Amino acid sequence: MKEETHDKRKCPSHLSTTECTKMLLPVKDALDVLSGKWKLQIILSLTFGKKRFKQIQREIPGLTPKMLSKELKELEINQLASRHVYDTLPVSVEYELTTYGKTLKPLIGELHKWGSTHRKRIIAGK
Amino acid sequence: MKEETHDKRKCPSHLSTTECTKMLLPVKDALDVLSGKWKLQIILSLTFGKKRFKQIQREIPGLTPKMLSKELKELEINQLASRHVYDTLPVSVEYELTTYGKTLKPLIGELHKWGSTHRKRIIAGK
DNA sequence: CAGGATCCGTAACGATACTG
DNA sequence: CAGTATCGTTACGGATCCTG
Repeated sequence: MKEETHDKRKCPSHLSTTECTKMLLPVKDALDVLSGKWKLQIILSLTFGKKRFKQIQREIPGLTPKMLSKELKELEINQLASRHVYDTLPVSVEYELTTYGKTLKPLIGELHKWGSTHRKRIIAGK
Repeated sequence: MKEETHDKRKCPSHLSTTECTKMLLPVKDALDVLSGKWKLQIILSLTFGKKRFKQIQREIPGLTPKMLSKELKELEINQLASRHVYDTLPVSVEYELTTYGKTLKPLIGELHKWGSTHRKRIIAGK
């Protein structure tokens, strides 16, 4: 099974360095937005549906409110997640992925898939 | 002071909190190995074929030899990349993805894809 | 409950210079 | 060329307490 038809992702040794650099730009952009220890885990958590602050924190071991708050703000700024405040007593806040945030699902899917096999590899005793 | 009777609070509609946490584990494992500002960019660079140290550095703007050296070592430790020294004068060293490292291609592919659309979104003026 | 404020140690990263 | 060494900065991230 030959995978490449006319894939633009051909950058063997004969292509210029600057061309290779250009290929890297989108990856860098993605990384800028998704970087950090928690963001992708939070996004994965939110792919299951709306969540309250505390619940997200419960689901992700080691995540402190300070970091969660900070990461959620960045996700909001990048329009990947949205915040909804409900006037209950005490106040409750829900977060959910935006439509744009949901476009990350395939990426998260791959990450989860690779992580699963990698995990087995580690446990098997690398 | 804990008032929770049991941790069986709803995650989405059918998953418990602990089950959600489990889903997150593989993602966390993947992140542990791929973390940092440069690793994924280096891997992408290597998906195009063997590269020498200096060439990788040239292709990734802002990457210093110190960081490149450090990241390559970690990739080696995790068996994602391999190092080959050639007894030339001066010495030349080539890096390439291992078979295992190549299993990251689908993930990088998604990252590149998402990053491309995200880049357009940014440039369009979010 | 949802978070902000503060303090503080560590780890990541950057710039520059230097060696075999 | 392929890295190291050194130094300095910034970001990460934990702990604790506090507020609306």
